[in-house]
Amino acid sequence: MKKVFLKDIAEELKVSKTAVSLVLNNKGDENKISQETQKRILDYAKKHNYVPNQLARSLSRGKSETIGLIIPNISDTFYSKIAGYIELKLKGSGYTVLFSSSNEDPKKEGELIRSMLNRQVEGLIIASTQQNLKEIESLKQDKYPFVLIDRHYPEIDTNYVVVDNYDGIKTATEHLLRLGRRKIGFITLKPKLEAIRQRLLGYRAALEGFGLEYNDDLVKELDPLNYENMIGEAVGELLKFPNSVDSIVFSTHYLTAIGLRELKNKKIRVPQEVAIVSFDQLAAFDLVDPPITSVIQPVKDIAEHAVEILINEIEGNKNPVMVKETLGSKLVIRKSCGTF
Amino acid sequence: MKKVFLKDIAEELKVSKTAVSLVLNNKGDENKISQETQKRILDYAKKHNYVPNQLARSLSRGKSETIGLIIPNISDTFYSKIAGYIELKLKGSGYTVLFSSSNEDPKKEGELIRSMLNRQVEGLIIASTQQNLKEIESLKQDKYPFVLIDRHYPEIDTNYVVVDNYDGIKTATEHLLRLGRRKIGFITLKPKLEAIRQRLLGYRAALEGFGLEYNDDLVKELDPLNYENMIGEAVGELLKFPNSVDSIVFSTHYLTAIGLRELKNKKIRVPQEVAIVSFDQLAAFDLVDPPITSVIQPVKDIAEHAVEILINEIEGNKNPVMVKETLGSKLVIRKSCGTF
DNA sequence: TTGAAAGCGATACCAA
DNA sequence: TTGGTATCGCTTTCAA
Repeated sequence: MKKVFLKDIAEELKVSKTAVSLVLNNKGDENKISQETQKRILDYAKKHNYVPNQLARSLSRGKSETIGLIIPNISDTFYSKIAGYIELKLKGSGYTVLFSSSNEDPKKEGELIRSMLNRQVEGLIIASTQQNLKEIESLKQDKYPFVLIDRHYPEIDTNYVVVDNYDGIKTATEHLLRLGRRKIGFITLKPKLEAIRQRLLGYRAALEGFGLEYNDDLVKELDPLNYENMIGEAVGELLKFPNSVDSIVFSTHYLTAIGLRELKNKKIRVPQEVAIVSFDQLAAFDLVDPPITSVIQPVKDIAEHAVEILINEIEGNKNPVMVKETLGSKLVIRKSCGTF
Repeated sequence: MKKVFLKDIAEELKVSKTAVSLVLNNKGDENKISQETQKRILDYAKKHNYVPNQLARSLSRGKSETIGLIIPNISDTFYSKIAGYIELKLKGSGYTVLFSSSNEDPKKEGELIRSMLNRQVEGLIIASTQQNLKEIESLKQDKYPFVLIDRHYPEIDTNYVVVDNYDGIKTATEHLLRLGRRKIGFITLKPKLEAIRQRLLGYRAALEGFGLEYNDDLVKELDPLNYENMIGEAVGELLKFPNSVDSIVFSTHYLTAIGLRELKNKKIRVPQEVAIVSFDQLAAFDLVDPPITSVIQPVKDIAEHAVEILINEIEGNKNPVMVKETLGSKLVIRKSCGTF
């Protein structure tokens, strides 16, 4: 079947391109095009399986009906779930998602932003590396619609939907404290990210709330790009810490997974010898031995709110107030911290 | 900073748009444009941060430098990992990925295919619902570049990269048989998918290879959209089966997860009373109690091969032979089947 | 070597 | 109501 264009159907039906375009865009009635002509056009289009060229359409209208999603890594379940919910939420709205992973590389992220702009995406949802202040600021200055998720720039006034990292880790740590643990290690990432910094602060606040002193030796900050090779040493050091720690807070789900693997290798009994608690979780954390007490993120809410805010900004008011949301997380208590 | 267009820079520099376009596309030399003009153009472009409008560019050239990825569900780790590897492989190639999930809905899948074509994607990677024979056939007839992954249509001659489902499950089942299990249940999905059908055949072949009779009562086929509510009953029935099964083969990672949850709820000891083995796995399956013996998929290979085949077809020969790959999987033995 | 002009396919303004 | 035509921003052919 040969491809048919707007022009073809206009010529064939001996009407103008305008008429065809109008009718096909459901603007036939409001432009008072005769019912008969409309029918002829619609029928012909359907019969010949006409589909408009989106590129031409977008170029002409200055709208691409596409929104861009930039995340650190699509294969991280946290982000893939967010992507899934974003898609779901967008379903039926006519928008398509263009996505890309930055792999935590600020330079790449910058390129992605520009590349997406070139492609005329109408808005952006970004889980930023938090190291592109300039780019984000210029988006803002251009009044370009975007919303930051998961991570934001506290120094810029933008839309964002994040979770309360501080509070999440604080709650997790307090849980351990309440169960009587006192030598609590913290395995986290090098805090290039504000989000990660917040987690450290939460950990610290919990300790201090219980009158404990913050101790640098208990905190292990791994390189985000090389944590797998560093975890062994980190865990080892915590276990050697004057008489070993009695518990560990892990700052991300993947740190928890490899950390637990490490503990098992070293034949440490969890939670008897060392209790653990995880910020965020993996699908099978409830099945793990022992089931892992975790701070759960409101992934669905993050995705849905972000979409709502973005769409509203794209379609709505030019100069709305920025929407800033810090969602709470939930501590799901399983068995990795022992019981009272 | 105001947006600058090709025209602007041509006017500003008093050269033609052609010259600008040529130079910016690195065709300055081959069109013998004076070095000086080239330099002026390049400098000006850089200084004013010129970026071409991809839409216009694509429309004009008839190329979008975009490839489409259609998968059942981006939040399924299996597919999100594939998406991640596809992205990685495409990095630097200049192509961007447009992705969408079909949610196993053939109708939606059809719409997605058409929508992507409208957007002039240059090629498609599809993990199909396997219920769109027509659409796929017409892609083929139009000589449109595409490659099927994970699931293919045996009746059509297309490019594809899949794993050997039959063999994967057969190996898993044989593992149980070799460990002395004889009453082996199989929890799978309703076989609308060829891939799923293959798994059932693999299960059956293993049994028969050991001289066992295939028994319908041992096979539970759940509805892909409602498996969560059906798993309880399925497991229950297998446990009631004349004196209970001694093991269960799960056809997907998520069935394994919820199945195991069910077994734990019912206080069944795994593997002592019931051994289990999983086709495909979740990130923490090695940490689970007990660590789950699983058939591992070559996700990375699937993604990379698919990209190679596709790019080759897009850029290379018009009428190449179809590339058909059936990759092997690997049985990783952990503890959920017990030992000899 | 450079530039004018004709597309790419659709939208939308303005007359008729 | 309908149709001609300019336009979106860039590429590319063909003359000069």
